[in-house]
Amino acid sequence: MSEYIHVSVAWPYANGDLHAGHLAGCYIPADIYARYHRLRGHHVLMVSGSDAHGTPISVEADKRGIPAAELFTYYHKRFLETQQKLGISYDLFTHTDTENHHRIAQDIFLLLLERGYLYRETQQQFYSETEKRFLPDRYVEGECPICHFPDARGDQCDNCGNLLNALDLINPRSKTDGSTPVIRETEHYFLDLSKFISPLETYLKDKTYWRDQVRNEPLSKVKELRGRPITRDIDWGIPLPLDGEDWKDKRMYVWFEAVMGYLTASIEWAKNTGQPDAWKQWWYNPNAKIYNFIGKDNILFHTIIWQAELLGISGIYHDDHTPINLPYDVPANQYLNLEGKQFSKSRGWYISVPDLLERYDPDAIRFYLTANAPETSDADWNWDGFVARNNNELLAKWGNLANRVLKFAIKNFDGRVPEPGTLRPLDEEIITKVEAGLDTIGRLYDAVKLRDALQAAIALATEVNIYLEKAPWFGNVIKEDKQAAATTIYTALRCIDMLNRIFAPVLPFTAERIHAYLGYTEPIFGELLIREYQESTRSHEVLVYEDSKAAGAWEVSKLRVGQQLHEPETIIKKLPPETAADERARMGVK
RNA sequence: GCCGACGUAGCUCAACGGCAGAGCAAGCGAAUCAUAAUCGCUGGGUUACUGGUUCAAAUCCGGUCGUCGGCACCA
Repeated sequence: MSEYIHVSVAWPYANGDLHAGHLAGCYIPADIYARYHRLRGHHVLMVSGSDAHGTPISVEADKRGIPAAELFTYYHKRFLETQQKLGISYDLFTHTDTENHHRIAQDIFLLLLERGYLYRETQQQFYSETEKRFLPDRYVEGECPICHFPDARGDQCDNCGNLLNALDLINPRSKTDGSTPVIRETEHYFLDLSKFISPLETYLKDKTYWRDQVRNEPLSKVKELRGRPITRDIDWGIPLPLDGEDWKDKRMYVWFEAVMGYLTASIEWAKNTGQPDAWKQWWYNPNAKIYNFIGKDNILFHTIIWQAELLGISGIYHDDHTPINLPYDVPANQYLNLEGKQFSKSRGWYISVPDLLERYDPDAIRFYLTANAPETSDADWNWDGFVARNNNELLAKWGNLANRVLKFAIKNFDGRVPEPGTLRPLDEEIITKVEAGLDTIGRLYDAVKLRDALQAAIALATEVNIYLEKAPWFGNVIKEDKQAAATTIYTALRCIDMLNRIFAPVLPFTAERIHAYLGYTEPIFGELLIREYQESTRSHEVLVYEDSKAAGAWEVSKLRVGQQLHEPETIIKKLPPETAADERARMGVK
């Protein structure tokens, strides 16, 4: 039965390049999950996009002296190119500064208002009289009220590490021009989360299959929920759909609108592909499953706040009383460290993905980050590990297996899949084992145990290597009993064909090549394209997955006797031993 | 500061009340189809430290040390 699987991936802030931590946290796992389900023949809708708004973007833009929109456009484009190269197979990777996202976010705001989930409250905020604007906390500096460090930021003191209330700073000053801000009252809208406590508790208690860390955190917070402001006095963001001078200069708070992207991007995808109601197959179909792939810093937003918003807007753009779907699972990953220390952009301790892609194949990166994924606890990227995994596992166990059998077959059987004799017990045994792997490893993928799935796939490749130790083929056999060798090679090729499908979600580029070497003419997967879509006043570039030619399936090998094979190019590149030392030197480590 | 998670073989990780496991690395051996890639065997752990509960603790409880996250204008 064909299932509807929605793969929603955290929206990256477009204020800097993606780094290896982002990939390990959500982009690679989400892609593996989507590709696996596509092979299974399920209806997959995978969406994400650049987060255009938010203080981090304004801060970075101010630092560079450019408008926020310009900074955002630059990094959005880089996200498209980087993820295309990595093969993150989004049906749509868009952004939050589209007319579509703005309009739906405003509709959602109005619907929540109409249903009584929003209220207004006055807050005290720093205001700069010289700049004539309210200052976000991190734009205010002053003396720390706790340790008396003179240059504490309004949100946190860099000296003592305490989180601060900006209004407590001693001698506050604006970071931009040094002027002294004044305290002013300002009115904002709040989302009344307390109204959702009971349904959220019911929802969370039901999710016994979630990862422990993901479920426990919201369960411990859900009872204390209260209102949270959803508007700010800033100029970069989505305007409020309200009349009146009071609201003209305010924008939606980024946390409130960014998560809506999962829904708005689904709707945009439907529109772009000429089937405007198709998104409802994932959002209003009770049997559809929505998976949110995120990093652990995002857990509360994707287990409580987004759910509250969805509960509040149930029925939007839909006529009957079917409730809108809440996420089925939120397989959040923990963090990836770098050589034992936390990634830190400001200290230069990070690996940017565009940089990584200049020197390494996407599948080498995908393999390492999956074999070593932070699924249950924080994991570590270290260069020795990267080289070792690539050379000793990916290349030695899998790449070499495909290579040795293909080369032997081409040399000795006229470049074609040989006709086997009657299969012997050991041939039957290995084929049965690999076929069973489709099922058992499939279940691991399905349960989002991707690290375990990959480990099991490697173990299965080793089984085929063991088979090749026992079965007759090389040496005297090929000279004296070609029929026996043909049976072995035929069997091994079938196993490789299936293993290739099993590895394909993790290693899409390698899989595509091996698939072609095995003589298949149609690709396993579709391809990623950058497209431009025009709305009424502006256009935007997106990444889309075009799969009309994709023919790969999660199935028993259909290799035909006589099928034309092709001489393999280097399947996996061996990384030279100095790689790790070179990379550490590059990072400034002795 | 408050709340939470984690600390297991050289490395990366599993076991989550019942004899502490895997992969890689290391040592030895076999094989030669293959990118010197494969296969077999072997060695390797007072489960951070410390009290306690239990017939039995890596696992449950308390404390100490260390790492990390959340604490609502930094998702």
